[in-house]
Amino acid sequence: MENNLIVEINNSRAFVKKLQLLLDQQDLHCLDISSIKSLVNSLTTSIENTMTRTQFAIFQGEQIKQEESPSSVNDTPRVQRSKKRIRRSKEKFTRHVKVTVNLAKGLAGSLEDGYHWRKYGQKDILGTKHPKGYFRCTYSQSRQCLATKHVQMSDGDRTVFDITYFGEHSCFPGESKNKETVPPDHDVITENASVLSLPDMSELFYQDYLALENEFSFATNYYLS
DNA sequence: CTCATTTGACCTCG
DNA sequence: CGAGGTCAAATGAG
Repeated sequence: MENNLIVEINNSRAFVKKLQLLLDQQDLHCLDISSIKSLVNSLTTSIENTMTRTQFAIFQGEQIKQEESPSSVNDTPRVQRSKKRIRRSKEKFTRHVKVTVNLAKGLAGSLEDGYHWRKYGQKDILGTKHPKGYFRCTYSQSRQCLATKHVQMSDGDRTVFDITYFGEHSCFPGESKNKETVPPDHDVITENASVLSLPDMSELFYQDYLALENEFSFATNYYLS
């Protein structure tokens, strides 16, 4: 976590430096506006990420203070399990994302965020047409990565997903099993996000969406809740 | 054989 | 007590 934060701050610093160089070197009349815009975009994204990560660091600090009662050898398996399943309030750190899907092109490669998600549940939610999928980071055990996400297909538009992220990855996208791709952090993708048009999606089933969703999660119009 | 998904049961919270 | 979230055994895919 601290590493992520430092990386993000370093990114911001690097962008500012580049911007400074650009402004220093060039004559005011022939400024490369597109480069400047791109750098400003990157800088904005980087600052947002820093804020997100800082917010989560504070949240984690609060969590550590709240100690769980250690399980006793006298506890029945059921009680031990119950203690293990103390539900922590997740609402303090969530990120809500709406995703519009483009299935016309090869999705897996272009849209994946570099993290590996493992589905651990699915539930019908009252008042919604489609079930909600529950995912956690594949490395939740091996690297104590706390990131989870809930995926709900929009009732109105089946090409739109509501994705709610909980917690922050403590693993890195670079640790992806697929060494050939080094996809960007999904936080950064907002920079390039675009809502893509779709062909007729009516024949596609929800399971297909969920399968695809497992391959990627990218943000368009994300906001902190 | 290993790892991911499915799904019913279990658990917590409001 | 019901709804939503998670667990974990069974099952499937590669």
